[in-house]
Amino acid sequence: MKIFMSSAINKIDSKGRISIPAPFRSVLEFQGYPGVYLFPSFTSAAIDGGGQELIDEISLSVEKMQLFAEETDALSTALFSDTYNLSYDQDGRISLPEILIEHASLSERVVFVGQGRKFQMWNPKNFEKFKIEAKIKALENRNLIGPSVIKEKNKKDLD
Amino acid sequence: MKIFMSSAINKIDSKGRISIPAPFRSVLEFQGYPGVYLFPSFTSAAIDGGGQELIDEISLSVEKMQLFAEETDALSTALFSDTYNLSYDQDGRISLPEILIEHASLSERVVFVGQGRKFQMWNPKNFEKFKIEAKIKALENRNLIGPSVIKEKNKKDLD
DNA sequence: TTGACTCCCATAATATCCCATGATAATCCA
DNA sequence: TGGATTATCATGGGATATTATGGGAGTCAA
Repeated sequence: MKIFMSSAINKIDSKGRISIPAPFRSVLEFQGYPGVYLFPSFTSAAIDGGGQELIDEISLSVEKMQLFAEETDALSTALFSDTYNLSYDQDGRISLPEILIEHASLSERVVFVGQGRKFQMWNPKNFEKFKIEAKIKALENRNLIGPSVIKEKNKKDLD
Repeated sequence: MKIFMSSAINKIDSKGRISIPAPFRSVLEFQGYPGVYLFPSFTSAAIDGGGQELIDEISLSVEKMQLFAEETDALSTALFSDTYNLSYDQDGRISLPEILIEHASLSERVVFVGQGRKFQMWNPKNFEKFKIEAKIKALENRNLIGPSVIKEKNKKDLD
């Protein structure tokens, strides 16, 4: 099972192109084809991205909800209307739609952040804040969620 | 089940490469592939490392979570954004990402410390301090680890 | 024609491959 | 048993491949 991990900062060039980090491309290609799905994050000023598996998972969860037709339409619109399927060129570059750039307030430098099933693209400045918050939250909740790697301090806490 | 044990000190060479101790490599390869997963320790100035089994455990805990929730993004960022999947060359060497080197304040010499399911990489100077602390803690908590070990022994004695 | 986009190539930095060496540990054999 | 041979390992360094990125040339549509 290949997943998205690590971070990398790449640049948007004068033509509006940006390289998808090579490790991410290898995950995408492992999922079936040399392209990527991008859409605005629901909760952050970031772009969510993934491959075929992510889209399949989203579609499946919509189906499973067994909504009325109007509700399904509404949800699918919300999920898919701003979703872009971009195939990258032989150098691994895509050009981002303006609406996604705006949503994430991107300028020249973009940080790609691996998040397992998906990845995100952030303005580095905004991401720094989010990351600090994320680590604090993860530690606070380490007893409720998450694997044992972040639970090392449990024993100490009992003292 | 093979586990990481013992310690070894290796050097980062002029190209930034470092050998993973051979005994550790044999554990990693036993888990499926010639590579390693590294991430900053949540609690110490050290790098945590492990193989496929460790990352599978982490992935599993996140997979169960809702896809589009702030909490999920935060946790998966905390877990995956600084996690690196490094495959080592035929001589068993990797090159460490700068962010991990900084987190653990590594310079030329690095000590690899086996910790069962995972291992850690430390600046030897910092590890010495930590080790002294750890021994005190271990003595204080020996009643916590005692019973199950003794139980195991009893079982054997009954055979 | 003008811009937007694609394909292709150039380049510099970096990472990886491959082989060499020296040290240590393991093995073998008289 | 003791000494010689072999294996294994960490490490050094030259050669090669990969990667991110810049830019030229061609394509298409308005």
